[in-house]
This record gives sequence, C-alpha cells and structure tokens, in this order.
Amino acid sequence: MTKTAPLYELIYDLVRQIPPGKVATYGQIAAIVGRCSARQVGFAMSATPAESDIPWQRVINSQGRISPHGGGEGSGVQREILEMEGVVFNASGRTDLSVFGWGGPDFEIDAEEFDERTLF
DNA sequence: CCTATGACTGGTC
DNA sequence: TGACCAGCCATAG
Repeated sequence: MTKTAPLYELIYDLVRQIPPGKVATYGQIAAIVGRCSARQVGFAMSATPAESDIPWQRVINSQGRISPHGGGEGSGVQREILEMEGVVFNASGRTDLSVFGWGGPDFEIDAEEFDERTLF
C-alpha cells in the first residue's frame, strides 16, 4: 500500500454501495469512478479477497454475465449468491441489466466529471 | 522508467 | 451465440 489511496479503495467503496438484488457492470463502475477503465475495475476485484465485506459478486461484465475468473465452479457459486439476492439469470446464464442494472450509488458521487449522468 | 498482464469493451464475422 | 482483434488504464516486478 502506498501513501496515496489506491484506486481499489474507491472501487471497493462503490461496490459496497451496491444494493442487494442489483448488479453493476465493470464499465458502469469505471464510468462512475471516472478515472479508470473497466479493466482496472476487474483488476481491483481480482485483488479483492473473497473474505472481504465487498459484494464483488454484484460486479459483472457488460454482457450481464459473470466473469469466469477462476475455477469455473467459483462463478457458479457467484451466480447462486446473486440468485439468492433476487437476481434472475437466463438459460444462457445472463441477467437482465435493464431490470437488475444498478443505477449508481445515488444520482451523485464524489466523481468530479460526473456531468453526464443521463444514462438512465 | 519500462515491460507484462489482466474477473473488460465494442465492433465485426 | 460464440470467437477474434485492437484499445484501454492501473498495478506489480
């Protein structure tokens, strides 16, 4: 850890604000943070231990699908958690971001360049 | 400082 | 739907 707060902290804090039954995409998180791309979000998640209090399972890719980051079964567990939260998956293992897509922590965030929040 | 890498994204076939 | 290509940015060594 360096003296400067790693981008992870910002992402973690954001992920923690994701309500149950909702899912956010890497691009969405990156857009809210406004200081990185989706890849950094995924990288942050990889650095996030499963034992943390971070609902990393609520962070999925833009395809509304869970990223097969490790043992394929691991992603299966992630799906079960989301289903338990109230998220529904299709036969293809995808979720409807139009319904379960997270609209952000609120309509505002500490992001400075968060001008175009007209996504929804 | 430079190189390699990654749980991504969007477009195209 | 699934596979391939190129661009993206931060972290680690």
